[in-house]
Amino acid sequence: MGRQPCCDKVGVKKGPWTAEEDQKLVGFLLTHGHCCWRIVPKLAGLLRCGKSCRLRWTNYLRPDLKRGLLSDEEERLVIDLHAQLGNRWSKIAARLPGRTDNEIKNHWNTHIRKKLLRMGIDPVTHLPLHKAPAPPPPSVQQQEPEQQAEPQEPQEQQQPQNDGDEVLPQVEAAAEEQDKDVPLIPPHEVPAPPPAAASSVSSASAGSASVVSPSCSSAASGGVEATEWPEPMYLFGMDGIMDAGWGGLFPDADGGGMSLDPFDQYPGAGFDQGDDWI
DNA sequence: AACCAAATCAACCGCTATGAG
DNA sequence: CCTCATAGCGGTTGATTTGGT
Repeated sequence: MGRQPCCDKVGVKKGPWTAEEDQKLVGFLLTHGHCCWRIVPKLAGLLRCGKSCRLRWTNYLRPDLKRGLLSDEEERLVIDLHAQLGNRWSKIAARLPGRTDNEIKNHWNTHIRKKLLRMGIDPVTHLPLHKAPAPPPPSVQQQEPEQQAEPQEPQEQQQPQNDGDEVLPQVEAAAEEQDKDVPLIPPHEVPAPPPAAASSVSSASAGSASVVSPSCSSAASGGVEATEWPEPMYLFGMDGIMDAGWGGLFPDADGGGMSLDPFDQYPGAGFDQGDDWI
């Protein structure tokens, strides 16, 4: 027998999410967290596949997401990181708090790539275009970004031209050290959010300061500052939800972001574990 | 005002890695 | 060790928006 598909394709809705669906998903995740995405839509009353829910959450609904265009500094950082890591968007996103891999990928393809081309820089190799046509190094047949980022010659060729002016030294240093598997900036070392931001958020979320993503395992969300709730959140009026338990239920005790899965901690919260759990 | 093309971005698809049984 | 379920990742698609003629 083949494996069970991630979602039964029949009766599964696709396409853009509606505000109502967003509300259901956010409401569910904020009160219960997620155990396995596969069952989230069922429990949340959504006709979506779990994968779709996860994507919607990580790319759009997560409370710690920044919205809007990348700042110049973020852009430079992306360019710099891309020079080192290649198309490993999730790794890049992990170093830009509040940004998603999808967002960065899109921004790269629509803005940065063109900008680099206009500047005469090959967005793939990060070399000047007039140099780029040079034959690839014989040892490397497939010039995969992966390979470019290999420890052998991590930065030498990229740095000089990709942005001679500002190279964000601290990021450089961090990147150099943690080239391999990029745990990079541990959550607790992520630059602390300005207090004002935190307080504004907490006021927006009914006075709870611990607005963190329930999907604590998410790479891009580790202990990241809560910036703004995406519009849908405002629309929903999350106050009730926050009051209901998110803020107080999962205290960010060690300051390092969530350390406990809500499901582990409150297995029975809100619904009968025995019934619906598959 | 209407049409068309380009740009943008949310969402989907398919593959891989990882962990549990 | 093998099989399977799940999560996560990167590439791609398609709907929508914007700008130009």
